[in-house]
Amino acid sequence: MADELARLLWGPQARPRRGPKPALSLDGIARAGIEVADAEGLAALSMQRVAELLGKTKMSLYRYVPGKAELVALMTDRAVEDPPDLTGGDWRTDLTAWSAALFRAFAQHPWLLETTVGARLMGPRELSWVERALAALDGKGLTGGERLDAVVLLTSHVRGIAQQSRASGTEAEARLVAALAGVLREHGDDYPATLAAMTAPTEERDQALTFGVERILDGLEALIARRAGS
Amino acid sequence: MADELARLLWGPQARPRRGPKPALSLDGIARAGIEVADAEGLAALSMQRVAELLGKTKMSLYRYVPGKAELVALMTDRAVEDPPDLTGGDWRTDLTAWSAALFRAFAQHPWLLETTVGARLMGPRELSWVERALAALDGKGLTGGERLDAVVLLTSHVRGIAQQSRASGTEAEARLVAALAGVLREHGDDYPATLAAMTAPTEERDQALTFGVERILDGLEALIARRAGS
DNA sequence: TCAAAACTGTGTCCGTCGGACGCTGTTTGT
DNA sequence: ACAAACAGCGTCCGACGGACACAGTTTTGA
Repeated sequence: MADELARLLWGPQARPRRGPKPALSLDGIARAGIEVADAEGLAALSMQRVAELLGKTKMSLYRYVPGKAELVALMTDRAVEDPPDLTGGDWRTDLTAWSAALFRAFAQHPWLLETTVGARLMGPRELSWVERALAALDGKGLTGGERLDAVVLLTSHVRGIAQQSRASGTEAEARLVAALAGVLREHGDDYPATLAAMTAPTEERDQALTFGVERILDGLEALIARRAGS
Repeated sequence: MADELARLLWGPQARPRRGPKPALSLDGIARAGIEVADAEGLAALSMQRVAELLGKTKMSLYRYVPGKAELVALMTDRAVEDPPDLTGGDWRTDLTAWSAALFRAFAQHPWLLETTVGARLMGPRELSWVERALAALDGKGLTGGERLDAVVLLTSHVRGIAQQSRASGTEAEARLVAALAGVLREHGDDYPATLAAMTAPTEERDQALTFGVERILDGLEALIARRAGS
């Protein structure tokens, strides 16, 4: 099971030596899946849908991929672009750029928000993102666990903001805002702080990503300084 | 649609004046759903499953709830306990306690991680969590948008840690760790920082929640101090 | 008093989904 | 030449969310 997935994500794709030449390939299947998910969302992704995009029947896909979960894992690692280079040197600018790039990745393929959740076996590309972020924190006096925690913290924030800005601009969001406004109009007395925060001028928006990144980096910098000082 | 959900979550549950007395209730249905999701996970939650727990047929549920999505929304708001009181006074201790309580909520009902994702209409209880956190940030010189961003930031972190500690201890995690170890044994040279961070002594664990909360609060404190100083 | 209105519970049916299984045909090594 | 290994496909299954119509029940108003 997990072995199978590890082989698919990390192992070599050796062509079998006997039998008919495969008409499809893992790459092609993954690309087709990405195309469907990009265009119609992850909910619309089905074996049937992917297969007909490739001009094959649904069952033929199972010759390449054990199941849908593995296909999604494959799509996920293929869809992520390579992480930015981060040759800046300053860890703050590095991690800021890293966060922005990660946000862009989520914006380009919103369904990644659903597929990169929870404990899972990461593929080469996904792991390379973690690697870059961890590397930026090297030699700052943090323990291994702290470095991992810091990267998870940054990732969670970017995920959260990407999630929040996902429905942004859609008609579904408009209906939601209207419904929330109606609720607050009626029960606003029970939620004074919420009402106050929401009726404040919208001002920024899109600043949410920067705001969180700066707070996190400020917090990390304080810790690093404390470690260096003692 | 959204109106329907708003009425279910926020509106009064007036008994219709004519017709047979309903054998079920929104509360009972939600409780049954929570029971299923707690015991077998959200994936095992089906109308059929809930109905047979109540001794009714699946279609009878649709007399109370328009669809599965609304049932899940209802379950979500019913499953969350009330937020802690936070009469402490100090905003840092308040938000620390708030984060810990939120983490406990996710630990008690792990499926909340799946249902409280993305833009959605929150129910009374869920919104009261937001209210408490926003109230703790009142009068600190932050704008409304910044207060909202700060709460989202904290929430994202707690979510991330809860997600990560979800599979903790299961046999699935053991297989995953083994698979990752195998991958790093083979490709570790390409991921030196990851290898270094992971082979470091496990030391803490369970400290991840505290670590992130402290970093975030440190970052917020720095901003607040800056605002107060100028 | 009684029938219409409003409502609940249920059985049936449909389309979609992931996936198991077995058959047919093709390529390659011996 | 023949068997092993493999690709593609058709068929079937169970589970799911949900539409719809029908029967039974309670209340309201004429």
